[in-house]
Amino acid sequence: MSGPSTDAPRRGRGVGGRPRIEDVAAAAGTTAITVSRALRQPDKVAPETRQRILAAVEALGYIPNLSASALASRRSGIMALVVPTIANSVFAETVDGFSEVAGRAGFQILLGQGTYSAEAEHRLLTALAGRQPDALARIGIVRHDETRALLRRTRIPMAETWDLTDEPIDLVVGFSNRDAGHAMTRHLIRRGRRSIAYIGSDDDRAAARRRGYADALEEAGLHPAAPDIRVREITYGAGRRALRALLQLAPEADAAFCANDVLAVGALLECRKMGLAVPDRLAVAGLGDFEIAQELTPALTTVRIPSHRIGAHAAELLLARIAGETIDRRVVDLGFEIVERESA
Amino acid sequence: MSGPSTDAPRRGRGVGGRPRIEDVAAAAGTTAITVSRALRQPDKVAPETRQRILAAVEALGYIPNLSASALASRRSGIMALVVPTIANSVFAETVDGFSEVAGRAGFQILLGQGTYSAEAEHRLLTALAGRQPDALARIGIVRHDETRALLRRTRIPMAETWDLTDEPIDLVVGFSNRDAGHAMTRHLIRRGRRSIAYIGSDDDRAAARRRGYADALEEAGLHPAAPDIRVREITYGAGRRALRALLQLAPEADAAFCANDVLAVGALLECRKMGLAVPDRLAVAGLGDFEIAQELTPALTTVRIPSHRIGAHAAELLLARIAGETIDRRVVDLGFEIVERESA
DNA sequence: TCTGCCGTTGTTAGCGCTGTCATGAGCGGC
DNA sequence: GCCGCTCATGACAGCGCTAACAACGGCAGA
Repeated sequence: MSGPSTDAPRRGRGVGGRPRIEDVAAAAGTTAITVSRALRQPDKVAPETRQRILAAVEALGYIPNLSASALASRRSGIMALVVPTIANSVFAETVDGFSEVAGRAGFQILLGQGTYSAEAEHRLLTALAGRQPDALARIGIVRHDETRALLRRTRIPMAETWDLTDEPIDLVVGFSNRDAGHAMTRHLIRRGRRSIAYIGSDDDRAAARRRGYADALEEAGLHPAAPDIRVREITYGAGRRALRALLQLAPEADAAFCANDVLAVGALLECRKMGLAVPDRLAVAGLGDFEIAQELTPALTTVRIPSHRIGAHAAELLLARIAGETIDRRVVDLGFEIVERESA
Repeated sequence: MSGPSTDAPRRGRGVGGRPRIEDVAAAAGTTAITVSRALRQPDKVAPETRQRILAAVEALGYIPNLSASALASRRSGIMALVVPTIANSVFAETVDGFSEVAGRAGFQILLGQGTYSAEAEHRLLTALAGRQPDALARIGIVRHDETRALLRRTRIPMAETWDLTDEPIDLVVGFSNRDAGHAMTRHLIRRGRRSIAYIGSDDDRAAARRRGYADALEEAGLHPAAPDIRVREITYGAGRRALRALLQLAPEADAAFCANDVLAVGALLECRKMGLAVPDRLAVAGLGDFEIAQELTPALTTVRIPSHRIGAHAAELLLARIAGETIDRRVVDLGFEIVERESA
C-alpha cells in the first residue's frame, strides 16, 4: 500500500489536520506542558528551550486551541458584550472603548446583539454564558428578573452600563439618564422656554430621560407643549418627521427636547428646510453629543455622554475583578455635561 | 465531621460550582449522552425523557459548557468578524447584517478590531483562529502575504468583504471601489464639471476609489483640480477642514469627490457655512449613502453601497460553506449605484 | 560530604462534552 | 417462533490543553 497509513493512532497531526501542542513538543524535543509554559509563562522556561519551541511553533504553524485551553484552565480569555444594536452608532463608541481596553489585556470580545425581547435576551445571555466568558458587559440594565437571577448565579463578573441602578447585578457604569433629561430641560427653561416638547424613542434610556424632562417641567410649573412625540427608530428621518408632527400638534411650541442627538439633528435639518429660525423661533436640544452636533449650523446644544469612557471603564473594572481585586464602588456614575451651543 | 466532604471525587457540581451535564443526567435519571442529545437533537430522544431532562436543566440552572462542546465536537458555533474599527459607523451596517444572519443560524460572533498594522492583524487573526471559529469574515482584503498563507492553512471558511479581488483567500463579497470612484467621477464630468478635486482618507478602499477617480479624469483628458486632499480620520470635522484646504489650494475647483459620505457631509456643511453655493459654484459628491446624505439640504449625491447586504451575504455564503455546500462563485460583486441628488 | 533549595522539566489526571459503536427492547412479516 | 429492523439509550474513549504535583540536577551553605 502506498500513501500514509490510516490506522496509526497518531500521525503527528490532530483530527482537523492541525498540529497540536504535542506535535510542537515532539518537534522541539520536549513535552506538551513545557510548550504550554513557553507560550504562556515564557520566563518559566529556559531561554534555549524556549527558542527551540518557538522555532517549532513557527515551523508547524501551530495555533493553540483555545477551547481546550479554556476547558483545562477554566479561563476563556473572552469578555462578552451585549448591545441593543450595533447599526446605530450610538453605542459604537462604547463598544470601541470596551474592546480597546479588553483587547489590550489580551481578551477577545464575544458580541451579542439584541435586547429587545426579554425572552430573546435570556436565550442570548445563556448562550454567551455557556462560552464561560471571564466577564460580561451589557449596554443598559437587564430588566428581566429571571435573567438577572441567572446571571447572578453564574458569578461571572458583570457590568451593566449606560444607566445607573442601586442594585446592579454586579457592577454598573453609566450616568443618570433621568438627571440628564432633567438638566437639559432645566437649561431650556432657564433660557426662557415655556412650551417645551419631548421627542424620543421607546427604550428604557429614553423613558428615563423623559422622566427627567417631565419632572423639570413640573418643578417649574410648566406643562408639556404637546403629547410626547414617539419615534420607532432612531434615524435622522424620524427626527424630521417628528418635528413636523410636533409643529402640527403644537405650533406654539418654543423648544423641542430630543432624547437623542440623531433625532435632534433630524429635527434641526427639518427646521432649516422649513425656514424655521433656530433657536429664535424654536430651540432644539439633543442628548449624546455626537460629532455632527458641533458641525451643524446652528451647532446643536446637547448633553455630552462619556460613551467611550463608559466602555473603557467598564472593561477596566471587569479586568480588576477578574484579577481578584476588590472593587470598592459597584456603582460608578461617570456623569454628563450640558454642552451649550447655538440651537438652544 | 460536619460540612460537605471534600474528598469525594464528585460532589454533584463542577469545579466552578456550576452543574455539569452529568449532574443534569443524574437528576433526570439518565446519562450524559442522552442529555446532550436532548438539547442538541431533541427528536432523537423520547418525549418523556426529554421532558424530565428539560425539567432538570431548569431546576439546576444548567448552562452547557460550549468550550467543552467545541472541543469534543470540533464545531465551535462561533463566527469571527474582523473590522478596521467599529467606532466609525461605516461598517456598523455590515456588522449588523452579518450578525443578524449568523445569529439566526445559532452562531455567536467573535469580534476583532483593528487591521492597521500587518503585525497586529496577524496576531489578532491568529488569536481568533485559535478559537476554532467555524468561519471567519473580514472587512477589507487581507494584504499581508504571511497572514493570507496562515489563513489558507487553517482551512477555516473565510470571507473578505467590501472590496473585490481575483484571488480571495477563500471567498470575497463586495464591490469594486475603483469602479465606484470611476463612476462617480464620470458622473461629475458628464454634469459638466472640469476641475474636480479628490478628498479621501488613507486606507486601501479609499486608494482604490482614488484610482477610479484618476482613471476617469485621464479618460476625459482632465487633470485633478488640486493635489489630493488627504485626511487622517474620517470625521465631519475632517471633511470641513479638507474643504477649506481645497479652496485654498484650488479656488477655481468646481467639484469635490469625497471618498466617503462622512467627509462629503462635512464638506457640504462647510460650504453652507461659507455661503458657497452647492452645486452651482461647487459640486460635492460622496460615497456610501449614509442616512444623513438624503436628509441634508442640498441632499448629497453619492454612491450607494449595499453595506448591510455585504455582511448578510457573506454570512450566508459562510453558512453554506459550513454546511458543506459547494460555492459556485467565490467572488461575489454586489455592485453599487450612483444616487443622484442635489449636491452634484 | 551532606542537606536543602531553586530552577527546570516531566508525569498524571482530569476539564466537560460528544462521536462512535454497542446494547436492548419492541414490533411486523414470514 | 424467529429474524431483522427501528428506536431509544448507554458505555467508552478521547477532543487538546493545563493544574498540581513529582522528579531531578546543580549549587550554596553547614
